[in-house]
Amino acid sequence: MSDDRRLAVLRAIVEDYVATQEPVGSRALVERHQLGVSPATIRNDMAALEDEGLIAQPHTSAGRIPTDKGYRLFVDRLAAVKPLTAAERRAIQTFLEGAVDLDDIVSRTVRLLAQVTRQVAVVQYPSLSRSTLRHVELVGLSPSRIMLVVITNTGRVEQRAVDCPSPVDEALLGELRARLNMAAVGRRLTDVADAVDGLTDAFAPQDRPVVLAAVASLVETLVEDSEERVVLGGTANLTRFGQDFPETVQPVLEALEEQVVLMRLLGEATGPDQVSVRIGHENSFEGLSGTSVVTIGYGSEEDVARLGVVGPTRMDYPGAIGAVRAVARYVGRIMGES
Amino acid sequence: MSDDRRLAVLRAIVEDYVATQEPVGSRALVERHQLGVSPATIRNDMAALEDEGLIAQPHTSAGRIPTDKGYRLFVDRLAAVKPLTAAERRAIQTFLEGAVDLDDIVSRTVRLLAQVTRQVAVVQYPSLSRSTLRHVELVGLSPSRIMLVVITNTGRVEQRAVDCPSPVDEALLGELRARLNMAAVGRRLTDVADAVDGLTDAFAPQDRPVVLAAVASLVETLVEDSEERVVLGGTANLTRFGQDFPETVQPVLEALEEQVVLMRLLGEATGPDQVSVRIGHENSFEGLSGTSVVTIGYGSEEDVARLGVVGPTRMDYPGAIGAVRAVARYVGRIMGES
DNA sequence: ACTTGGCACTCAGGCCGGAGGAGTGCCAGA
DNA sequence: TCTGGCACTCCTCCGGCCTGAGTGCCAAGT
Repeated sequence: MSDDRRLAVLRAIVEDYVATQEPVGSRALVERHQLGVSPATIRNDMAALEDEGLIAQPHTSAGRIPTDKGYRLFVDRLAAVKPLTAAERRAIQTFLEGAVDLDDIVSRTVRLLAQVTRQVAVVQYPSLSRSTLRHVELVGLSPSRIMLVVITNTGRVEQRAVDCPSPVDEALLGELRARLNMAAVGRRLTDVADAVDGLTDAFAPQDRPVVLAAVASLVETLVEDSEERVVLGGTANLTRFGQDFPETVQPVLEALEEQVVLMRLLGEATGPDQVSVRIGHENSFEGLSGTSVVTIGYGSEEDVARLGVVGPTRMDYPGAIGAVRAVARYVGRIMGES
Repeated sequence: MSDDRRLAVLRAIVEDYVATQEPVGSRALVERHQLGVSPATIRNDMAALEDEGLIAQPHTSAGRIPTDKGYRLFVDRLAAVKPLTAAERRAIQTFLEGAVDLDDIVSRTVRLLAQVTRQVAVVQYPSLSRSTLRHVELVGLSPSRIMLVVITNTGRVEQRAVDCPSPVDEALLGELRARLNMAAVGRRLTDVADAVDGLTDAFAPQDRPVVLAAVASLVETLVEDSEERVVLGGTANLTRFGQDFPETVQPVLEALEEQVVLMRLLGEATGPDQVSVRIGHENSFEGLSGTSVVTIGYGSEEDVARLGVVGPTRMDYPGAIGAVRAVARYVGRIMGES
């Protein structure tokens, strides 16, 4: 029995099922694909595929649908990436070029991805590991509370409020600001911690707790905030899931509202430029067992963040992979420029 | 015929329908409320209410459901605001107090509102009209592109990229930064435009286009960004809408993804501390004809932004109004402190 | 050793038709 | 003005029937 044909049958089943959302039978298969054999032959192949756990039937006398394992095989060995049309490329490019700042780039990207793939899109803010510190600003909010603002050379801005152990007057604030900037400006973010390390010694003993608090907060901001934010869009596309309702959509919406879950979805990274596809139960997160996640790293060199789409396991993988890859490339380029 | 009783009947209908999501009949009404009359009497009242367009029946021989007009009358004249429980108040307070910066306050608020009301929550960033300018920072991104960062005394940060008509070197950037800060720091944001008006004259003629671009962008940022951002949460609650699916949820999700629509939803403001309720078709936006929006202004004095919830017209208005009001009060207090 | 047509079998889904029940409107009497 | 009674409407549920798609298997053909 030809192994090639069995795989061709699997591919055909996946394609048809994705297109129609309905279980596909042997008759329909031979009609819509040039397989050159009769339905009966296909049935034998299907039985074999079912034995291997690649397809399943919802009930006797129904057609077959792919299992997670079937999709996995399809993605790994059968799917050719579907390149975008010229029109789509142009749309992406012009749409992204209009962005005015980082927030804008990210929010445009997420809308773009959602629109092109007609799925839920997820974009992570790029990490700041390779950028350098441009300026640190301190703002007194109340006697014992200050706001710390960090500006990087890439134009990224992070802010954080700091509770001080004792009141802070304007003079101390000014000195602290000056010394912090002197010590840290121009450094790479990862090096700032070392650069400001001995800074406390320059201050009067009674001021040191405040200085320590501020410095600690600064370091924390740089380290911890660097990977935190994730933006989400296109949730309306979830409604295309089909007839089965709250059971499917509710847990997905809930999961997507949890930053932690989103981070995990994106987090399990492979190399940049390497599309990662996690299918159904591979997602480890209960409630997303009916959804697949297609992600890729973007950005220049080590400054890598991730973006991707989330959709039902019955998604158009070649299309999604192509779109995700293309968008990542363009976004990387735009970010490199700005 | 007692007008009072007719209104009591309307109130009972609204309450029962909201609780059960099912058309309510005369028999059920007298059983669940102490109306002191027989079902037949109620039927007469119902007929009258129907004539006035306050209730309707989905089909003959079904119970009645309130119309938009019925809900309107209910919230205007029949609903007592439902205060939160002590536990809820405490939860709100402790949850909000943990916030570290503005972004954090807003995102916590949106989650809080969504959780308490079990609806979709919407929170607008506070406007910056009354705050003063703390610092302006300029960062060169590329030869002819600079990033403008504005920091206010309230710790708010806005950023924007500016395309310059000609290349900008570090020296010019430094001078511009110094002069901008000298002229504008400490001013109220609304006054900054005047303060930096004549600034161009101090520069060499060939630099003036750049200066103009930067100044214009600064002014624009302050004016325009001040009301732009809206954050959204709790969309998973949409799935509780019930059986009728894509027809209801899809357009709502789509509408909520449009910043413009969100702004309009919040925008049609009344005074602060004044809860505004828009019911069904009052929303003017097609696709939200089955949803109601409950909003309120929050924040101190004129520095007002809005927050609220979006849900089906059959929502618990007293509860939603109470929750929205309470959250607004706490958030206003927290923001006042920080 | 595959492939193919034929055939019996299974089963979800659509289509009645009737029974049940909730709810209404109206009327006559208190 | 309220109330009980009564006839009527119409949605909803349920069971049975039929149809059609799809399968599995077998025996025959290449």
